[in-house]
Amino acid sequence: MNTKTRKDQIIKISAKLFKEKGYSAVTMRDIAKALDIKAASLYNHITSKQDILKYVIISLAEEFTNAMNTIHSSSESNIHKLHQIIALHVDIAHRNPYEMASLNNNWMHLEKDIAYFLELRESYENNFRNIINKGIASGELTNLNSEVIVFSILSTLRYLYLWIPEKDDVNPSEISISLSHILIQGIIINNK
Amino acid sequence: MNTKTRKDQIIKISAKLFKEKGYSAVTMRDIAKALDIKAASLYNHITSKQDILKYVIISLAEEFTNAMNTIHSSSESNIHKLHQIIALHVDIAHRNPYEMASLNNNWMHLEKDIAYFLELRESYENNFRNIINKGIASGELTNLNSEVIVFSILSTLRYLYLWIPEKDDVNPSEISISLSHILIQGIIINNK
DNA sequence: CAAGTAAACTAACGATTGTTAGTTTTTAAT
DNA sequence: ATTAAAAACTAACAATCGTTAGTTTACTTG
Repeated sequence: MNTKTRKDQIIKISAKLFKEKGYSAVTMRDIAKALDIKAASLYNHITSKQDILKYVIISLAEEFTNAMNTIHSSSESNIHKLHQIIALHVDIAHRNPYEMASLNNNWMHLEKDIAYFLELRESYENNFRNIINKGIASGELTNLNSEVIVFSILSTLRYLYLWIPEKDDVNPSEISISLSHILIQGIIINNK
Repeated sequence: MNTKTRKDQIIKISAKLFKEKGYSAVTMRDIAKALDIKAASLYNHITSKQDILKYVIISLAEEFTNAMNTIHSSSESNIHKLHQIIALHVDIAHRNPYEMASLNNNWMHLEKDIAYFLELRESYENNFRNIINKGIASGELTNLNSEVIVFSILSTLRYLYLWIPEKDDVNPSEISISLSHILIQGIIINNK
């Protein structure tokens, strides 16, 4: 079984270029040149530029939404679920730094598939919001503005890809532990 | 004194379009149509598309860097400086949500001015890193991975613009207080 | 009212865009 | 060795891009 088809290579190198310059600024000739072929040859493997973006984004979005569903429906504490969500983001960002860029910044160019993407994102956010609200209600979390909590944590998690790949010596689970401490317990010294 | 010149209008509407679709996907004809004029007429006020992006980004970047210099060189505690930085970001994001998008996502298209922009950003980040490190050294902050702290907080602050404008009834100083609590003291209930 | 300037317009340019058609080369199976 | 399929190629297309040139309209100042 060959897991590295030409199509996979095209999607991978495209994601990298999309991260550097954005979807619209990357031309089919740019993608072809990165693979040392001509632009027209790309069409033996993919049907359009849009098609490439769809492959880059949708599979990642589905992975997030599915994992979040599993975490959300478990019987663990809400704090434990938060730890799991943080570990999920660290893991995915570490494995897919280029694809994360398109997920965050290029989804508006999905056109035909944009509605499905937004469904996935909304489902994900609703589950996250629900965990925070239940954590507050149960007394696990402080009673602060929950919308602010949701987007504060989500911003950090979504943009992990911007600095995680820069340090490739780094251990994902180490980052995950530091990040959990910072996001949940805070950074201030607690004198007793 | 007229503070709303045609050039200002072009820059403002361009920033809004850049946020929605990204710099490369916005055409001069898009910008012109949003102002109900023809594309060629834009060139009576600006010299190029690049020129518009420069005006959108550089003035904001300078505002951040200057404010950070003032905060960094004050004699307040490092915790207090953190509060000031958070308030700074909330204020700027609330007043310039569209421009913030280009600052974060379109700076790579600056070309001629990119080196200057990166200088400003590096200066800003170094001052921020310095405040965190001194806070740890002085015992104000917990001795966690300081790089993780820096980018965790910066991610939240940089992407404030993504959700702040959606709730226009909101009070910036309220957000600032909630956010300070979340980013510095954490979200967990502290039993004694 | 006259004159000058600011700001709009029409028309078009050369370059680049995503994509298609048709052809040749490479690879793999019998 | 033959053959069929996969994957590359050349050439070109219609559309759109940022921008320029030259002209007309609208406003302001005397």
